[in-house]
Amino acid sequence: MLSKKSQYAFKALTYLAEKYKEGPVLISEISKKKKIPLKFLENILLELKKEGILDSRKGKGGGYFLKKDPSKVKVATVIRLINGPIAMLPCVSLYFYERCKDCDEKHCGLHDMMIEVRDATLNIVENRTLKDLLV
Amino acid sequence: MLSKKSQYAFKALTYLAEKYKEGPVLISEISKKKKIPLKFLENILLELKKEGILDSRKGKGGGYFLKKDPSKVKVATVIRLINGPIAMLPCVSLYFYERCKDCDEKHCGLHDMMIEVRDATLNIVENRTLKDLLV
DNA sequence: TTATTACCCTACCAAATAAGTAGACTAAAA
DNA sequence: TTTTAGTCTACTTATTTGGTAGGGTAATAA
Repeated sequence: MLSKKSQYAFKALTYLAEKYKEGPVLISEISKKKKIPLKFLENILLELKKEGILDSRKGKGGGYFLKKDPSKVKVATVIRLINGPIAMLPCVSLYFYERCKDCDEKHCGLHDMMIEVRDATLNIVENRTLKDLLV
Repeated sequence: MLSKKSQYAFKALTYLAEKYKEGPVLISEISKKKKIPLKFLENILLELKKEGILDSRKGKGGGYFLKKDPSKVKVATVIRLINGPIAMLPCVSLYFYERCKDCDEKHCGLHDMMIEVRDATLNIVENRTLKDLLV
């Protein structure tokens, strides 16, 4: 399951995608329009900025805006940044890999199946961007 | 991500699948062989029994055993029982559906994409059984 | 140059969930 | 009737999630 934080992130990002190239958008505006707790949203946006997805301007006329074109921001990237691993097991994760203890990956049916699940999921989320989320 | 509990459940179930039709297996044996905390495993097995996947016998010579053939126990079923929803959002879950608040499912790109992800995942886990987990 | 605006940053808190434990109870055999 | 082994209720503890508080800092414009 995606955390609420992730859902908030996607709402905020699609909002900013709609307003791409229209200048900075206030946190408070996003908060109001998308019904996301203001201070929580601040944290999320700041994180997305540090990761290079958003940029911001301070002072009057300031706010947040997408750093890249919406079609360049992959859904998979956002999930990994805010939510964490996409795979269902650490031992099959590409970006958050951890070795199984007490279990031989070479002889584990669950492992093999979870690789398939991971790839099926990646096949979708790696090939979709913020642009695709706009209806 | 699958919880540790789910991973324990799968380890225990594949162990029992290997010993299918060989009579009851002690909780303590599974605990030892699969390195699962004994009391925690008790809870898990009991849950799986209540859900109709396992059966048990008390007293000497007792233990747990699969109620059905390993090829009849779907991976999807086990995940739902022990881990919960397979979908990434409540609003696209088949068995744990919850309506999105503040969001129109008819006009939500994330929603649509998550249905695809769900179906891609289900296509795998609904068509695999404990038997497939044995290497 | 100073007031205002708006993001930046650190730290904290409460609720929920995950992970694991304790101990008494009950049923089946030997 | 003793031993064995699962059943059941109820904890405890650790981690994660979802948020809040409040001062700091940078940019803008009067």
